[in-house]
Order: sequence, then structure tokens, then C-alpha cells
Amino acid sequence: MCESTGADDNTVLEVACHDCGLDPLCEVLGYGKHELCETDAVLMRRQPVQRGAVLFRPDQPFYALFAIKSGSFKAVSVDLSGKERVVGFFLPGDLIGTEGIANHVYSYAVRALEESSVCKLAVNRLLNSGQDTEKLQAALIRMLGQEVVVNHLVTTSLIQQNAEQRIAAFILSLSKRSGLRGMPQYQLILSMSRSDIASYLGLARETVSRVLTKFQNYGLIGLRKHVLKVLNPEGLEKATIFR
Amino acid sequence: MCESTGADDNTVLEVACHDCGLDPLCEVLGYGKHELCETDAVLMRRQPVQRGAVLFRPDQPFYALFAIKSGSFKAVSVDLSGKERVVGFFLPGDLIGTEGIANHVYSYAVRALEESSVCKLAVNRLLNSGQDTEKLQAALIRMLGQEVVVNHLVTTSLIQQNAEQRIAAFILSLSKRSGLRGMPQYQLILSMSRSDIASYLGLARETVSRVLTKFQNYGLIGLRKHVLKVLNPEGLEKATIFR
DNA sequence: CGTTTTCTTTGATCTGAGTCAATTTCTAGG
DNA sequence: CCTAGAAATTGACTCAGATCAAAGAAAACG
Repeated sequence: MCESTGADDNTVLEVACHDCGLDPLCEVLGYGKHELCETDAVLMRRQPVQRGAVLFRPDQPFYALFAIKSGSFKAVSVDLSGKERVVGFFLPGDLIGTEGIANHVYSYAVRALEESSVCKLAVNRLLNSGQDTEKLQAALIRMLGQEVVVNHLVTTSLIQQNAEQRIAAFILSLSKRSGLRGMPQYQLILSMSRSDIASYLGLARETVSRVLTKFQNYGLIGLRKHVLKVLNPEGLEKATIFR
Repeated sequence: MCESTGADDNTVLEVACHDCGLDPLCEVLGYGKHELCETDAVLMRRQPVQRGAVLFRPDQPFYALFAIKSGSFKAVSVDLSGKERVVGFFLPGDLIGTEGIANHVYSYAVRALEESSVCKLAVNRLLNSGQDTEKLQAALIRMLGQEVVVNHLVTTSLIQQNAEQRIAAFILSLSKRSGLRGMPQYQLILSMSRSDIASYLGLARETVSRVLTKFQNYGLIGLRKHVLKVLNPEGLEKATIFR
């Protein structure tokens, strides 16, 4: 084994492979058992990533998919007017880079929000890997199909909602994703800044701040520094509905 | 041949197959040459659809992908609060139903906005079709990958924009899609109602109305009934940027 | 450890877009 | 062709959330 996570700090939260978005492919590849830490490996597991490090930049040729093992990332793209916008957050188990499959280049920059680790699948080496092509393709189809579903849900809900609804939905989405990946559902680390959240949700950072304190006053959440506790999930759920 | 488009009306605008989103699959299937109009066919081409007719409803089991040959459709879903929301418009060449691939059910209703025709690919019959599975899968991957790219673009842009920017971007997106599919780029038919546009963009229908007249006054577009002419594409492009 | 810089919160004000209401225009049906 | 109902436009008013401003809390760094 060559796991170099370093810290045996028990606060490091990792997804189990069977809860990860890349799992369909890893399964076909036998979890890369025979090629761990080889530089030319198709699947490289648990690569450490420093806080602030960049996985890839826009217009860089597509060469790999990433799955987050631990930590978190943000996706940033620069729009036509030159402004930076956060276009996504990624948590353990999430899949990064799927747009590159059709585009052949990445379309945004992805930056680590904290000390993290990723599994890296070198797609360009996949076809020469001697694996069963049909199974690989089937796995890719499952993953892409899932991606389409999730993206569409995000889109259609955010556009129609006001500030409170967006923020309630944002918190619940973090919470649900975390739970789905076998991690604590009601205790979240907001590793991104308020400005990042605001940019992602299309709000001013002052609004994010105000709504978060409002939610605290209502007892929906507890927030201390960057640790967010979901105290009343049903209440938050209702907050996403009423207008 | 058994093309039953009926009307030889030369105003009916159709995409050519090589401009269609379903083409990667149709190509593999040899465009269904040998099975036109068979009821158990894998690929059924140019099925006529009445104005107002429904292709599928939410929660209905996934069984087919559709590609629009002519006409237009809207996707409608009902949110948690019970309100109907337009979540997408489809033009000739667009692919409908991709979310069903992973979900196994459709997630919204799709309704024809006018007299239309579609090509229908019975996915459940695809695997038993005796075709080369590897090629079929590769085609599906290309299509899904494309879908991921397009969806993400739509999402991230709409959320950050004000009313004028959204409407300018909406018009340009219709225009570009139309041009991309080999159809007139600067003369569009707005087959959907103002309310539909408003619902899709997350605006009030009065706002859509006001902005459209503003754009007319600025000479960016010409609008008579449901025929929209893009008079100044660069101007519209700028309108998507400045805030 | 103190200093600087960045991030966050809170308050005051302003504005874009929603809502309500009244016409006007379009469409479908007889 | 006329008429009823639906869709679209236009105006007046209101309010959610942006912007501006300033103070307070954390993080970064020599």
C-alpha cells in the first residue's frame, strides 16, 4: 500500500469507495489494485491536494476525471465581462471534470478549499488499459446520466427562488449530499467563504450573511465559525417552498 | 418510404439529420432505413405530434429518447409548492428525455407548442437490436457529455443575470441553436407564450413584455406577433454583459 | 506577539423587478 | 363576421435585495 494521506488525524472525513460518484468506473477497474502509485496508472487513488491548489484551469486539454476522497473544492469561471463567478462546490464523493468528456477541454478552474485528497482517473489511458471496453462505457454512461439529472435539478430550482429559499436549499443540498456519501448529515463544514456562497447563489455577500443570522435566530441552524449544524431540517425544507 | 408529414407546406422547417442531437445514435443505427414505420422499430422517424400533445409525463417509466425534427416543445415540472414551472424549451435537433437514462423515469412533462414531428428512439429495444453495443455506447456517451456541457452553461449564466441580461441571453440562445442546426439564425418563431418565457427565466410576464418592447425601441430586435427578428446581434451580446 | 489584511456582520439607503389594476390586442368558436 | 375569452401591454405602486458605508472578528505574516 502507498496511502500517503499523512495525517492520521481522526477528524479527516473520507468517503467510502462504494459511496463515491466515480465508483462505477473504479469497480470495473478493480479499484486499481495493481497499479497504486504508478505514475502511468489509469487510476491514482488518494492523491493529496494542498489548500488553494488548482486541479485544472479553463481551456486546459481534458485528460482526467477526479473524484474527491476528502476535503472540498470550488469551481470558478470567468464570464464575458471578466468577473469571476463560483459555478459549483464539490464535496467528498463528487465527480469533477465531466464537462471535459464532450468538450475536450475543461471549462472552469477547480481549486481546493482546504487540505484535500482526490482520486484521479486518466481517461486518455483508459482505452489502452486492456479493460473490458463495454463495461467501461456502461459505467461512464451511468455516471454521465446521473450528472445530467443532478445538474438539471440545481438549475431549475435556483432560478425561481428568492434569497431565503436559495440559501435554505443550498444548506439542505450540502446536508443531503453529505449524508448520501455516508458522512455526517447535520454537521457541515462551510469551507467556502460567504462571498463564494453569494457568488454561487447569485446574491450579495451581505444578503448571505443576513439570511444566515436570520436562520440562526429562527433556530433552523447553528453556526459557529465555519461549522454549521442543521437543527431543524423540516423547517429548512419549508423555507425552500414558501414565497 | 412512409413519411407522413402530411403538409408539403414549404414553411415547415426541419433539421437535417447531420445537424441533430440524436445523430450519433442514428448513424450507428444506419438511420433505421430498414425499419421505418414498423411498430416495434428501435428508431421511428418523423412521427407527427399535434399541438398541445404530450410526449411523456413525470414519473412515467423511461422508454425512449426523442429528437425534434420540426416544431417546438416545452418541458414543464411541478415544484414542491405545487406550482407549474417551465424548465426548458426544445427546438428542432434538440434531444429530449436524457434525464430518464439514469433516473429510469421522466422528470417533467413535455408538450408540443405547435404542430411538430419527432424521431423516437426506443432505448429499451436498443440492446436487443443486434447492433454493435460498443458503438452504441460510444454514441450515447457523446450525447450525454454534450448534454452536461449545455446544461451547465445555461445554469451558471441565468442565475447571475438581471432581467435584461436573461432575456437577451435567451434570445441569443434560441438564435444560436437555430443557426447551429442549419436553420435561420436571425428570424425566429416564438412559439411559446410570454408567460412560458417568464416562467422559464424566473421573471414576471410583465417584465418580459417590458424588456421586449425596450429591446425593440433600441433597435436590437423586431417583433411582430410571434415572429422575432434579431436586428443587432452584437447589441444583444453586449446586453448580456453590462450590469 | 502585535500588526496588517481579509472576511464577516450590521445599518441605512436606493433601485430593479414583482404585484395589482386597467386597457388593448389576439385567437378561437359559433 | 362578430363575440367571448385569453394573452399581451402599459402604468402606478411596493418591496426584496443590491449597494454604500462602517465597525468588528479572524486569519496571515513578519
